[in-house]
Amino acid sequence: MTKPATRIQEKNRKTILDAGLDVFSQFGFRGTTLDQIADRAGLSKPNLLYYFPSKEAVHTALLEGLLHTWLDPLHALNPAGDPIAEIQAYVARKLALSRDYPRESRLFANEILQGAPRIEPALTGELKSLVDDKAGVISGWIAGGQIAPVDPYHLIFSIWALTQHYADFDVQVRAVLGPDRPDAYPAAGAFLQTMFSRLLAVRAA
Amino acid sequence: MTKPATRIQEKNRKTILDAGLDVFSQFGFRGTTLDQIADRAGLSKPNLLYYFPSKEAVHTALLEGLLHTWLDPLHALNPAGDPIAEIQAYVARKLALSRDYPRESRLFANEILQGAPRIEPALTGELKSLVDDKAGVISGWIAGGQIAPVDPYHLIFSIWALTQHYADFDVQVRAVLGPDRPDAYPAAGAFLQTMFSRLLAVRAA
DNA sequence: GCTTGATTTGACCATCCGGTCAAAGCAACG
DNA sequence: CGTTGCTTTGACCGGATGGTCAAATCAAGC
Repeated sequence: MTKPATRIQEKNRKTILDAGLDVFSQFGFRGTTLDQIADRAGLSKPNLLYYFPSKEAVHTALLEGLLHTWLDPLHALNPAGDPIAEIQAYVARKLALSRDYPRESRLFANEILQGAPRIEPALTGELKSLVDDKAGVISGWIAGGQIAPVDPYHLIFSIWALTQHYADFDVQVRAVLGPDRPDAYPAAGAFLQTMFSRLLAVRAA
Repeated sequence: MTKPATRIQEKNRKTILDAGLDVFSQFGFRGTTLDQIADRAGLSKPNLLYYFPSKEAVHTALLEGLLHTWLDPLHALNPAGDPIAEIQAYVARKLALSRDYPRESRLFANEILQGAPRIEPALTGELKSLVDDKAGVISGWIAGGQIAPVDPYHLIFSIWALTQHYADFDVQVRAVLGPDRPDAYPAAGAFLQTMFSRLLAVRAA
């Protein structure tokens, strides 16, 4: 029961999603037109609508899975590991995500900026649970004297803010650094490592 | 030569700009319609266009001055002041800006996310100059041993990222913190103070 | 080459959108 | 009251937008 059609279907669905990611991440849902997506995908508009029933469906398909991709690195934070190494590894993974998937980051940013109309449930549900859980882990590390005391929630926020900034505000970072330093990520990685090692290091009392 | 009309004109222009800020900051330029702005301003669309020649004009009027408001706190960084206090004061001012003007922050974020089509010149010009200047100041402080060594550019980026996050990702912050902690700003302020004092403190060699 | 089912498209539609315009409303002043 | 000039609006326009549909194209098995 192998459908040879599946090949072309998968290919076209992927092409459409890729094109949609391009446009949605830049202009948001309402600022994006089907023609834009179709053009970038190299398809006619009716052909696009043959694979997805509506503009909304393309957007939804993109958002699905995005949250998981986004949360996986946090999920991987191991309570049994070395606290500082674990947090540093999380920072590094999250920064790599910004570097390798900037469009996904901007799509997410757009969704949040617009008030998260389509993923608000996931935020108060899945996201909150995971963060609550990991904040507990961090609190444990603090109580155990393994890292310096900090508000665990704002620690997590800070990691999100600092890493996603390089994807979401890429244009601004580029403009400030100028054309001589086209790739900000190595320096950003070093900076963040310094920042969190100083923040979390346990000092002699 | 006092025009009694000026009163009503100023009032209506302000009303329109306020409504435009509401909508543009949420949906971006292309995602915003004139009818939305007019509705929220309590005016008819032609009446709105009596005060501003186009949708573009409303948006431009909003962006104008925004960059200045945004950069003023950095401008105030005093090379002659106490380094750590100066940076902490900058962080505090920037966080207050996020708290008091979240819509402006989101308008800016939207503009950057879309590739800064309308303020790119200001980024590579005015913004870059100011940051270059202040990065020089910070480098001087580091060379003088007054603060611990850090990349001054990424230090500034980190301040932007961390403070603006609370305005731009407000929905997410709220969702994670839950309804019990409706105001994240006090804890955020404390966290940021801790973070930057640990980052910048000069330690015994 | 014919049939079948998947794929693609040109033409079309209703609605929305940014913007125009002429006319109406209205306040102030003589 | 009548005029003048600012303000407001209903009606309208051309183009874009999301989406539909019937017909055409195409690939594959027989």
